[in-house]
Formats: sequence, structure tokens, C-alpha cells
Amino acid sequence: MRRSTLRTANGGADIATPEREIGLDALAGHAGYAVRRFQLWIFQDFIKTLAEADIRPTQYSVMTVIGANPGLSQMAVAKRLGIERARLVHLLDSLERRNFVSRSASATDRRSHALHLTARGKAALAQFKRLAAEHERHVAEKIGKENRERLLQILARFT
Amino acid sequence: MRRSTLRTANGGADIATPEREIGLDALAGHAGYAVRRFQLWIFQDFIKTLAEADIRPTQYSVMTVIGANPGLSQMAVAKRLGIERARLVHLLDSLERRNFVSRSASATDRRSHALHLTARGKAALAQFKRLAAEHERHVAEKIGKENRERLLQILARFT
DNA sequence: TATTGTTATACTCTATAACTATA
DNA sequence: TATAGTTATAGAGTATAACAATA
Repeated sequence: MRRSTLRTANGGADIATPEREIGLDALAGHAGYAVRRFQLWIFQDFIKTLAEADIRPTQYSVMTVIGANPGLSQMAVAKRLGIERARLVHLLDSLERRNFVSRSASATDRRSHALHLTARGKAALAQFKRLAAEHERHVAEKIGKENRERLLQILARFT
Repeated sequence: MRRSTLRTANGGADIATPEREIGLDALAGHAGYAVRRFQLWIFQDFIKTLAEADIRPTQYSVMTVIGANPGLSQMAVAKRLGIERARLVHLLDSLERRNFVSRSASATDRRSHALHLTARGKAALAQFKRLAAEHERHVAEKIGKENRERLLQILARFT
């Protein structure tokens, strides 16, 4: 492999180019690139921090919205969170299998299901929220408390 | 479907709850949720803006880094951009098929390939960069020029 | 006719593991 | 032994299309 090299203080020996020496060129000016890398970091930390609960970000978002808005239809949840309705079917299947969420018949529209957390789901969500708050502290530690708040403010329009 | 309703100015008729009326609860305080929604918006705009060139964000990032650092190995590109080396193989296959990138034998390590843009790749990348700059202007219009710069600053450590 | 939930398909992405040829 | 590139597989995630039941 042709590797560019650089002089160092260690007696002048050539060492392989460290990762950070590879320039990003135009990429450095693209918000999307930085946002994507940050999002990967943040999801990895979320998954790791909530690993003991075996809950992923999307599952957490679905349970949180159902918990705060009992009786919502699948379409309403899907639209609110920007999830495809076809995908929500499988997400709910797995949450129902774990007895966190129930689909019951809607009183007014026989096409749709009313979504509720079960008693077990409510207790579980309380735990998830504690762990998620811990994850959020990791974010604040990583980028700074004020930067985190600025970020939330700037991006509020997308939520 | 059981739908919460609200009084409106239109003579007091009940209307279905609009999406925005569904509360996010704890989700509103999670940077990851906002970042994820923003990232989806930004990638969609990128893909749409570069549709005429048929180039996606990851392909663009790979070509930009190779263009700025000719002769890099696949491992070096993969590590720098946080892409799995197994995935980079397929990404390069498609870029090579379109004659944008070449894999040539490394002079010093017969296990690795030296990556270069072809003449056609260089010309194409110049066009991609013009379109990507247009996409970046959409981002600035969406969140504001200063907010975009603040964002780049806050997230620079992840790039 | 349109909508809700469902099923199915295809393609992208992520995460591994294993193989080969080299080092 | 370890590394670079490759192949393969499995699980998420995304994007569609089509269908039955119902509006």
C-alpha cells in the first residue's frame, strides 16, 4: 500500500499516516456529514446505555408517545414519529409480544386499533426513561450542557 | 378509532387531532430524537438535490476523500469515514463500474489497493460538489445561516 | 373512493464471521 | 500471527405495492 508518511519527533522514523491526517476536503463544510456521524455516536450510546432493558431508540420513541397519548391509532403514531406504517406493524408486534403494549378495538372506527401501554409496559417505560436520562447526560458530557441545549433549540422544528 | 378532539374557530365543529397535537413527552428532551429527524430531512434533500447525478451521501463522501487523498487504501478510507470495510467493497464496486474510481496495485503492500479517481471521476466530483453546495444552501435556508455554522462547530469533534 | 392495518418484496445499512493472499 | 480485501449472512431500516375490511 502506498502510504503517505510524516516526520515525527521520535528520531525521525517514518510512521503510517494516522486517521486524523486524512483530510475531509468539502465534507468538512457539510452539516449532513457531521450530523450523521453524531447521530451514529448518539444511537450507539443509547443502545449501550439501555442494553440491560433491551430497548432500541425507535421502540423507546413508540412507547413514550403511546404512554403520553393513550388510545392513539397506528396511523397517528406512524405519522407523528415519521415511521412507515408497515414498519410500525412489526415494531408493535414485538412490543406486544413482550406485553408492553396492547392493541384493542377502537370504539368508533373498526378499521383501526387503539394503542395502550399495559401495566407492565408502564413500569418498564419508567425504567427506560431513567436509563434514557442517563444517556442524555452522556450527550451533555460529550458536547457540553449549553451546546446540547442550543442543539435542541435549533432542531426543535424537526421534531 | 378513539380520537381526541378540540374546539376550533370554525363554528365549534369537532375535528380530528392534527399531528402536532400529539405530545412527545420525554422525547422532546432527547437530542438524539431531534438529530435523527434532522438527519433524515438533510439526507432526503441531499438525495433529491443530487438526483440528476444519481449520487448518494455515502458515495459522495467516499469520492471526496479519495479525491483529496489519492492513493489511500480501502482500510484507510473505511476507518476515516466510519464505514465497514465489507460495505466499502460494494460501494467501490459500483463507483468502479461507473468508471469514477480505480483500484490499482499498491507498490509497497500487495494485499492492498491504491484508490484514485479516474479523469471521469474527477470531472463528475466537480459537478457533485456544485450540487452539494446547493444542497448546503437549502440547509442554511431551513435552519438559518448562523445556526448551521454553530452546528458545524458543535459537531466538529465527530467528523 | 379513500383509509387502516397487514403482508410482501426489494434495496440500503449495520454487524459479523470466515476465507485468501499477503505481511 | 495479524492485516487487507473479499464474500456471505442476518438483522434493522426504508420505500413501495397490493390486499381485506371498513369508512
